[in-house]
Amino acid sequence: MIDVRLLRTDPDGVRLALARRGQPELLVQLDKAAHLDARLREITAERDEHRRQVNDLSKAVGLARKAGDAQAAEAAMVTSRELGESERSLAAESDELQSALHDVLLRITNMPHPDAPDGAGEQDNPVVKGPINMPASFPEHQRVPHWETATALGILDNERGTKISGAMFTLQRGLGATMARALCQLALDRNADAFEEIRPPTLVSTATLTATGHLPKFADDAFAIERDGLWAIPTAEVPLTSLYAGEILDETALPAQVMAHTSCFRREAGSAGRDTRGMLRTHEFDKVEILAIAHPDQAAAMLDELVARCEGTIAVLGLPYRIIEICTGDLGQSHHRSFDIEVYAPGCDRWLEVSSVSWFSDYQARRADIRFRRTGQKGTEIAHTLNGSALAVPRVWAAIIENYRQADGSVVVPEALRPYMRGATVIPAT
RNA sequence: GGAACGAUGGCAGAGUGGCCAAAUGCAUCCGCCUUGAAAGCGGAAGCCUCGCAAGGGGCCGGGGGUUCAAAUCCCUCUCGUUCCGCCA
Repeated sequence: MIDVRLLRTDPDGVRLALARRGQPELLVQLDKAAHLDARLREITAERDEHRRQVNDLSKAVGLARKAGDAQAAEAAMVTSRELGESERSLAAESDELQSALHDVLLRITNMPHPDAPDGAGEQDNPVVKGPINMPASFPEHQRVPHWETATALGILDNERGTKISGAMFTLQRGLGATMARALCQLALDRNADAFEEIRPPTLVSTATLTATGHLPKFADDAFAIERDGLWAIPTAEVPLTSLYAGEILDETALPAQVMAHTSCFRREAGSAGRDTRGMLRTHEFDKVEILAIAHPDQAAAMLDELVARCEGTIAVLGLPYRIIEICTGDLGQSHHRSFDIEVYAPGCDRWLEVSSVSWFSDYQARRADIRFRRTGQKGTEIAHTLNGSALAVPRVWAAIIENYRQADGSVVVPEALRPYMRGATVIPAT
């Protein structure tokens, strides 16, 4: 959520920042929020004044009773009762305004970082680094899509995955399954120096899914377990962000750095029929997420660190990659600034988004109510959150199959994964 | 799933209708004392919100109700503990 107080004190600044996203509807909502807020404050002040009078009168009743003045007590009670009526109706109005304002605010996007590049959409995202590890040309035997190679090698069995769960569910087997797990193990090990490993729940409450910004707007994208009021997480960002929800952290505890390997579940409601082959878009996949809850002053440097860490893992796997920055028109709802790492897959002849690293400023932390206290100072401030995919299995897995394919159809296991592959150095052609 | 009991400040723990933002202890911070520290003594200190300020309002797990007045009474939900049941 954006800060209502900022909307109050610097409406033009907020307006200008949000305008960069190029969504006129946003500005309409912003005006709506400003109006609701102004009205809310009026009503609340009035209600508080009524309450003050009721409080005073109630005290007077008690004192009069004690003094044995039944008449004065009765008189105060009568006045107070009348005031109580109007107080109740003001309170009802105030509650309504409050929830209306909250609903509007929950749907207003975060403000882009001043340095985020302007742009209308995906096509305007600038490449900020790379391509790296990109050969001048790819031999013919690498121009085979991973689903063909992997199915032939017996390490991908989507026919059976689909039989079990339906379209867009995949099934890896043998060395394919081992490699999926090896990728996660690699990512965890590479970040264990600075990130505490967490094994969070993957089914979460509505409040938890709201904190990251996935609800209420994107309910259709999440799997819901309606009977129990739970949601399947689309990313470990969701439970990890809420790890300290509702808590006030000591400044010295920041940055809090955590990571988790979890399954991620996505309905992909808007993309039915797209990327249905292979591993490019699936309802369930494994991912290692790294996340930081940071002091605002630490956030910019933390963003760089997260990008470097995510990049490092892709680099050590020897894959061709580049880094793009997300422009204002393509920035997700909660995002303040984002970078994507893309890997080139020669078989599909596509750049695949394999990692997204983002800074959310205080947007998520305000929803989750994660605060910190400066040492020796009174009061609290909202923390900042940042996170990145240290490794998302399917597309990296796919890119390895395509980039490491040999002329005989086998796939060489990247050096970095071998310690986790029970000695396998190659996935042999049968 | 059934039953009982519970949820109060950083922690522990009083408080059963008004004088309660809330005793007390521990922890914290600031003084004094001390070469320094401990002990001792004195003092400070919750969070949110409106306001330039003075000051006001709210918060005792969440929500609702009774009352002039609710931490305190009633309803409800959530969570916790214990016992039973089930179970990897």
